[in-house]
Amino acid sequence: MISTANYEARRYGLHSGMPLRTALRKCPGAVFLPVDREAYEHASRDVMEVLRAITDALEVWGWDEAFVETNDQPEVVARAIQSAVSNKTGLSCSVGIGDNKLQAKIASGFAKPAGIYRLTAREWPEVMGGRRTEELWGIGRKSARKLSELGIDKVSELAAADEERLSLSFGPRTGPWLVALGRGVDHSRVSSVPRRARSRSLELTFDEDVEDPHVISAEVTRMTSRLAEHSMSSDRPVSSVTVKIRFAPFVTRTRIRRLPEPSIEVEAILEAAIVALGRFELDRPVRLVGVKVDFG
DNA sequence: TCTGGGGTCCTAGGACCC
DNA sequence: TCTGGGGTCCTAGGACCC
Repeated sequence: MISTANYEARRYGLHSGMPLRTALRKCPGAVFLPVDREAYEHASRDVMEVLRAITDALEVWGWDEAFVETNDQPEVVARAIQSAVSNKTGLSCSVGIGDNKLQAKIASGFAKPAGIYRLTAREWPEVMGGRRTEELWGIGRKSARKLSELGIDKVSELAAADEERLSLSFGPRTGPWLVALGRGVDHSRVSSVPRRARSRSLELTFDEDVEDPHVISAEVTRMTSRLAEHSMSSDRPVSSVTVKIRFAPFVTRTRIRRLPEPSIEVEAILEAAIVALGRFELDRPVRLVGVKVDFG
């Protein structure tokens, strides 16, 4: 599948998540490049270093995004960021400006490619009010559809929605959070403290569906061993192991096994994985296996 | 559109305990 | 035993993001 596509390719309707076959059909002239993880990590490090040097607080958000906090004129800082990044790495970037991370994140989408866009509380109602809820960061297709069934299609309608009513449909935390999204409210702070991963996982889609349970258990063992190695070398005790199986018609199931106590020992982690795997009925063709460890 | 891989957070139900 | 109410832990799944 496509991980990402440049703007030229996007003009042909190509986008991330699209099967390569479909992409080739839509754009036979497209150039397909393999993923070059090391190159991206290297470039990412360079960019983050530049940002760290010229801003007060930096929160890295994946390979190619970061939040920064500043007390200076935001547009001035934004231009400084763009030229510094360009000088040091030759890469361009877009900068979104907001009173909070939610606004800035959405603004950065409007700033693409390579621009600067400001979206604060003042601009919010006019810029966002008439847009579909799906354009908010955190609302995807499913939630947009569910909201639509409640008569909420636009951001302005979500902003005016009743929290209690949404809580009945979405749950006690998600309901109020959705209304806040509609209003452009986000109280989370930009944090320079690197986040410790809560889990780590590996998964593999087989080239062909697998019927032999031995192949599956061998794969689970291999993945779990690798994850256990990481647990040991990073000294992060594992509290539970989740085994994931996707059967041929894309039906995905998970089984989780908590360890008696958090452990970095390969044997204990493997045993949990084997117990979890044992709770599956492997009587159908399997397309994918995955293993996830949660850290205690 | 026949659907990768790696993460995060939330929800809901059942078990168990007082 | 046809039963209250509250809390915690565990499990399974869903939605979303890059």
